[in-house]
Amino acid sequence: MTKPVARTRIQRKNIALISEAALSVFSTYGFRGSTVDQIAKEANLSKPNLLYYFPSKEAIHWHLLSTLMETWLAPMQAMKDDGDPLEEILTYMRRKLQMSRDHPRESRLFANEIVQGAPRILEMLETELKDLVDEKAKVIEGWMAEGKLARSDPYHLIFSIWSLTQHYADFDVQVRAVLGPDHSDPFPEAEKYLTTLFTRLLTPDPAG
Amino acid sequence: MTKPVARTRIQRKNIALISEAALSVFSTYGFRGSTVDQIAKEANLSKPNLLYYFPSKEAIHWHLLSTLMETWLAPMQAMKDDGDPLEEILTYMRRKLQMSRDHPRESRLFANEIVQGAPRILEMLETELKDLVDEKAKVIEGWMAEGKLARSDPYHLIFSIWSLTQHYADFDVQVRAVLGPDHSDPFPEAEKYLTTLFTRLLTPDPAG
DNA sequence: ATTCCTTTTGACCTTTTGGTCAAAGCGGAG
DNA sequence: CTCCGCTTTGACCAAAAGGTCAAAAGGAAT
Repeated sequence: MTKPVARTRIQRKNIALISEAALSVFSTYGFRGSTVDQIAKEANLSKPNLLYYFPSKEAIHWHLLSTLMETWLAPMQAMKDDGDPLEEILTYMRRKLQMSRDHPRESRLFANEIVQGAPRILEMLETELKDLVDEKAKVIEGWMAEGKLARSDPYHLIFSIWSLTQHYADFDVQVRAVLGPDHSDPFPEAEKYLTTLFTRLLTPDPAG
Repeated sequence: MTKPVARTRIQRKNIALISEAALSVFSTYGFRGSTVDQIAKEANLSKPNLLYYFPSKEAIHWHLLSTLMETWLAPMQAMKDDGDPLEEILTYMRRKLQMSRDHPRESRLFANEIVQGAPRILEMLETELKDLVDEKAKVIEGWMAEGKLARSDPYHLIFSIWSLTQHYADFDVQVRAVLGPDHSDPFPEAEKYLTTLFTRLLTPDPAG
């Protein structure tokens, strides 16, 4: 559980190395499926050396989850209640999709944790995440009440943005298997498709 | 890799018991995170007894994945190219959502496997799954060409149905954490939301 | 160059894990 | 009731895994 506070240059370097290696390993094998030896090897450190910086495997995992939660929530926090509602939501969606492309390991780290019941971050989901979603759902509800967006359930709207964008990181191997080996990068098409989807869903009926 | 062919009544009973237990355990902890002891305990069998029916942990996992793949693909196979296009797609979506509600462990079993790179079923994805999706994508493309559905990328349309429906099984704990403890069953709302979403996405523009 | 603190490591310990095996228990066909 | 093949299990094994420790190596300020 202890987050080491980096003091020296060497500490900063090695904690960064370990975090990087642990992100790769945990995101690929999940917590229980990953081993300290594996992480140490990936970081080019000996196991006791790694355990000099973090007291346990659990501590490394916790360090990653809590550090990366901020990054993960940033795009939603950036959603402002002024500005064009549809554009705000499309921008949020595009940022999340960008994160799936640029940070797939982070996405899979959380996916592994949540699929397995989120034993280590349930509390964070029930507080930090819930509070933020509650806040943004209210904003979206306001937009719908003003007729600036077509009506639909704001919570499920947010779930759908998560689900659709993270799918391209978490299920990347399936997406690529289905599209076939000759297919180009799926992300540009995905962005186009999702833009269409949310535009059609949210554009208010001019008649109503 | 061996699939035991059940001969006696006792074999049928115990293989069913083991499959049931293994589904629970593997879907919660992933392959590497699950132990044979855990599965045996869950099935109320001794470990050697369990290994009398399956030669290895890998074999149990493979048995589940290959058995359940059929179940998993059935709703997509049921999509017929006659009948109303929008209704066909909505029905497919609803069946998938139903499976997320009624068979969340199966969904998580596949989610675990795919998030972790699908090492054991990649080939199935590249053949069985890809062929089926190619076929259905053609059907959807036909509908769009005839003007019976608004245009959008048929492959990503299928991905979005998977992603949106499976989200309610795979990320169930997150959905419930965000909605809060007093919230009722999220599935009815989800069905309503997803019906709206796909209807707005796919209903052809009467002007065009 | 000496000192003192930080960093690194080889050797080791305990527990967990996947899997084996020989022997005991059981059940139904004759 | 008595086989004989099917089923079950306690005891065991080797490898892997998380973690410890004392001692060696390194580095920077004096």
